[in-house]
Amino acid sequence: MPKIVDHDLYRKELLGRCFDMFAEKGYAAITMREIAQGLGVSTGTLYHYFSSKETLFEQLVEEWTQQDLLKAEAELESAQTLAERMEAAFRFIATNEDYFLKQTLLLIDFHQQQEHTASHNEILKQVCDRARDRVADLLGLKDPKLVVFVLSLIDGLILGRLYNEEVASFEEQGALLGKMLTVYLEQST
Amino acid sequence: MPKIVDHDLYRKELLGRCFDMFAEKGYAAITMREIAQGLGVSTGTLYHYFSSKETLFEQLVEEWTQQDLLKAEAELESAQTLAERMEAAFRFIATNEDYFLKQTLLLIDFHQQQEHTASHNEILKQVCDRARDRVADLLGLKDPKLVVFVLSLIDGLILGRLYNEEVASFEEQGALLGKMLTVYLEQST
Amino acid sequence: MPKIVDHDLYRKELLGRCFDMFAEKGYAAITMREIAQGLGVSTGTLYHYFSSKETLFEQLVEEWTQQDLLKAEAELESAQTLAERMEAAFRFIATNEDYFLKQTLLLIDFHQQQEHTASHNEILKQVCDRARDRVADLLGLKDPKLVVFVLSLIDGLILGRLYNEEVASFEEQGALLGKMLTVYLEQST
Amino acid sequence: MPKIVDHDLYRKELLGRCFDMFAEKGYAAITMREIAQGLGVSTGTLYHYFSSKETLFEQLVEEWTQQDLLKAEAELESAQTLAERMEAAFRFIATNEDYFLKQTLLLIDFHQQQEHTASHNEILKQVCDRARDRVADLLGLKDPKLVVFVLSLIDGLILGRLYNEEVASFEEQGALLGKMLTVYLEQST
DNA sequence: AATGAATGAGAATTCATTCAT
DNA sequence: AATGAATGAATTCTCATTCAT
Repeated sequence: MPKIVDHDLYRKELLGRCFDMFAEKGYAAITMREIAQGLGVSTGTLYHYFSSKETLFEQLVEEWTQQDLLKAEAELESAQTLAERMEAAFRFIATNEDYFLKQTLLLIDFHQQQEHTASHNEILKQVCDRARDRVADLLGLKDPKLVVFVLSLIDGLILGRLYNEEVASFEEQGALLGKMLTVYLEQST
Repeated sequence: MPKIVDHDLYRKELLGRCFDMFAEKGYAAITMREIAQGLGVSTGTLYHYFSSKETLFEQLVEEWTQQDLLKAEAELESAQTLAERMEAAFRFIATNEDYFLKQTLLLIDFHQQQEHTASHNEILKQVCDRARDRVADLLGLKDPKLVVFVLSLIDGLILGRLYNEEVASFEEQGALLGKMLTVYLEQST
Repeated sequence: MPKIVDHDLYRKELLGRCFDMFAEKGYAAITMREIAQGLGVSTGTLYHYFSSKETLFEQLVEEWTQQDLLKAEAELESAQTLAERMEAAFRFIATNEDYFLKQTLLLIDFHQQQEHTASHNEILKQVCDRARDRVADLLGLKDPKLVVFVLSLIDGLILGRLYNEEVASFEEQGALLGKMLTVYLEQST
Repeated sequence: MPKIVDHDLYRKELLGRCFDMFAEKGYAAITMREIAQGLGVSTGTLYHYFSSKETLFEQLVEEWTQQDLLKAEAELESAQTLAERMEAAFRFIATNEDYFLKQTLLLIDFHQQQEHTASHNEILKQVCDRARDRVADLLGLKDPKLVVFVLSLIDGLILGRLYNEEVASFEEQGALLGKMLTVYLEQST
């Protein structure tokens, strides 16, 4: 089935070249024509590979999530203690600060369009849930409450970058969280 | 068609009736015509009071921020210890969970439109900064790092409501934060 | 009848302060609200004195034509020969180059709006015809053909200022016309 | 809805059918929707070929200028002396009197819109300058002052058609100019 | 597989004029 | 005499999607 391989390969290649364009203009603002032009294909061709703007974006998210988890695993591999894992995780985020803010905004932007148009997007929800589980594993957090705590803090910090570019560094906040968690867990045992 | 005597009073009344409409459809999605119809006025009249959609939204944010701060002050008045203040704050947020999620989404939505159109919105930034300071006062947090920590967690939790409607309760997370902060502060002295 | 006097006086004062505003934005582009604001009155008041934008403009033209003819007469008073009159006339125009271009554009702009809206504007036509006759008198041109010739040249030169700001000076062209006319008239007698 | 094969060819065809519509209502007054309807296409299609009303008009001017210069050349081909060239030129203009008035008004109308909106239109200026040079060549006028003189007269006469429909004939004025120029040039040598 | 012409409803915003006060 | 709130049709331009080639 050589044709199938080609088709799928080309589709992934197109996806790989999409992120920056989405990030620059936002999900709602970018037009399919712009995407097509940026990719060097016609709108017709774009629609040949992705049946709609929505589908295109869903596949993009699936793709980037896979990649990010692989990278995160590599970064956390050598960390042993909880504090070390926290530190590594926050360092990873800090290093790709811009990238993660773009992702977050893109996801929210996408969500806004859907919210009033159709039912909540099931595909994206699944992708996010699976990612959440793997992150909890990576960090070695058992208590679901603590997982929510840590991930919410991260989300909030990323979002904070929207306006307060100077206020808080990820590393600093990561260290703070590490200390607090350590003290808290020691005490509660 | 009686002539409304007090321009400013009527402007505020219109503002007061805008929030739900914005919240329901989002900043980008709602049209000025829809807003006008919802308010029972013509588009011309709407533009008589607000020179653009952007201005209208800015004034709306200013208005709701005032109101929210007043309410928050009332809620935290009787709280004494840090843990109590945390608890009261998170209870306040939990009670108005939906409302705060709407606000957050609206602000992000608005931000997305501007991001690629013009320079960052100065007016909104000022409103948010002022609010942030008063919240820090209310919570009695001195260390800027801790302020960022707490507010980021709150933002993250609110945003978490977008997908994970069941996962975490604000009260629970507020209690957790209260404990962690108390232990942490005791230990660091 | 003190009221009448006041009314008419005030009307003329308003007129006198209108020209620059019209000139700056053009007849079509300027709004009645802008005119009102520029004059420091309400739109209602403006409509109290001028029943429509069209009427306002017609009266403005009538006013400025009166003034210009008086000034022109003063300038040409001392000129004796044809060449002298030509020279004086072109010097007068050159001195008020900007002003006359503004007038011309304003008249054309006004004309364009009307052209397809209603029948040709009778009032303006009369004003222009009367002015034309007085100018012919002033210049001392008897042959209607020559009057058309000279006035067309002037109009064309003024219009030329639209794009070719540097190309031709009025004085130069006036001198040229003076010479040509003199030679021509001498020869044809 | 067959697919038009040659984009550029179809674009020119659309242009060719635009002039009368612009002429009838004026640049400002005609709407893109009207133009689209008049051409039998959707507004979307119109914008597919011309990215804005401004662009559309610029291309229209470019087109008509090309055509007019070709026609003018054909008309003046056989003329030998200066007086003959003048006569031929004015006859050409007289024959297409209405057409040239429409052009002039259109250009002025267009100019008015731009004047207060943006910087002066470079494209139109270039088109006009090039045309001016070729006309000077055609008429065989060397002295720049005389070129300005003749072209201004023509512009003024065309503009005169706005109000004074009866007053002056182009042929008559052309003959007059021919005589004056001949006498003047003879004398000045 | 690939193209790009075609669609048309819908967006934000404007403005001369009216009229209750 | 003076005000300014109210109107609403009309403007330019956009864009996801389709489909003949």
